[in-house]
Amino acid sequence: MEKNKDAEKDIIEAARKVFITKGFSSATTRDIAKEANVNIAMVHYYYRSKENLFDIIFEEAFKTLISSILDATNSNIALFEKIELIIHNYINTLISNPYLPNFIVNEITQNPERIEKKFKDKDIYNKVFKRLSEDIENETIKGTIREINPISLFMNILSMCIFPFLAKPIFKWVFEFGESYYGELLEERKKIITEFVINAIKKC
Amino acid sequence: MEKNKDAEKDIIEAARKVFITKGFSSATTRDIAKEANVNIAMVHYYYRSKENLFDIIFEEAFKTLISSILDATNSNIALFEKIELIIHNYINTLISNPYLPNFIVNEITQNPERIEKKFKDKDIYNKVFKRLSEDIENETIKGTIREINPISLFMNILSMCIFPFLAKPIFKWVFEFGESYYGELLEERKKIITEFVINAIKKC
DNA sequence: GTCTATAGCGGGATAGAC
DNA sequence: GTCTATCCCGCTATAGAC
Repeated sequence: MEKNKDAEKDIIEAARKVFITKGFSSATTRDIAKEANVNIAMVHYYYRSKENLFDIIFEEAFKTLISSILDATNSNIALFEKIELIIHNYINTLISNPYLPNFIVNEITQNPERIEKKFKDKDIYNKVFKRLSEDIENETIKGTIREINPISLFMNILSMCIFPFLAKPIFKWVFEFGESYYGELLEERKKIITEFVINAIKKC
Repeated sequence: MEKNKDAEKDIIEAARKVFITKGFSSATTRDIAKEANVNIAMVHYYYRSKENLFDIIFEEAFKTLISSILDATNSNIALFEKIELIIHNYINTLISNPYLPNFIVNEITQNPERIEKKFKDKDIYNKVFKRLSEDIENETIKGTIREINPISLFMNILSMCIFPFLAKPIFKWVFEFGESYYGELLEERKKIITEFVINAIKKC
């Protein structure tokens, strides 16, 4: 009876692709309809407005990016292994979703209220961070690692994992890297960052 | 005779502000004209098109961001001091221009060709990096630092400097930091990153 | 549910008077 | 140089036929 049995689903998938690669303001409902092989009116029929559709995609993307850290920090292992796990999990998530960091960072910078409106449950992130924080303090007291502010360490680790994805076109250009070589480099960074961090904090 | 003696200059300044905070696609010539206290037609009279005006701002911004690294890497000092100098210079530049990283990263991601078209003199960046690269290799041979791929080290340093600016709204939200406290934190990071990097690479 | 047609707006750009 | 008026396009959104 219908050409397209699950237009609703196709639209979401198209929206994910278009919004995440182009961002809210550059993406158009026409793009999304075309990508989904659907009439423009259908987009509004199922999702009412561009804004509403965007919110669904944004929330989903944000959770993807956050939850891969949460799992790792929560696990019951020693600090160094935990650091290794965080880095591995996070880079794996980024390799599978390379456009997410740009998308999230841009949209939040353009519209910081979105974060506060949609994610009232910030406490979760805060509590999980406290878990990591305690691990760090315990090791400091034991004397196995140097004194370091947990927030600084956390920022350093995230920075080294995410930034090479954000700045990928720039690095590729400056160093004349091909796409596949850059992929290998990102893969190798799991090990490199882990070693770098452990050397930075380990007492010797 | 004229209300506004140097509209041309006012327009550039307005364009800088509007483009850098909103990005190309969200910024409008109407925004820029308003910000410059000038009629919309004047924007086209002096700069022909939105695209053309944007290119001027983009090139200027890119050079600002790059040149602060070049100066430091080129100087004739020992590796550890050079690393310290790079980090200090770079974070100072970012504190003075906090919107630049988002602007550059976004626009290049949306339109990677822009980089290649406008900046044919990529060799400069490449050569200066080789300078740093040699310094690192020399110290490795001397045995004062651990073996590390210069590109990895370079990426790590840049990541830790820039990312906290890119992700400022997210970090402020998660950790409930106020604007002024976040400013202090960024200032402190000069020292923190320097120590972190030196500990990470120094043999002991 | 699906399509066509169209309303209604905001955008970039220019013609032409002064 | 400066301003008004206007063109024309592409966008979001909806009304209404099927």
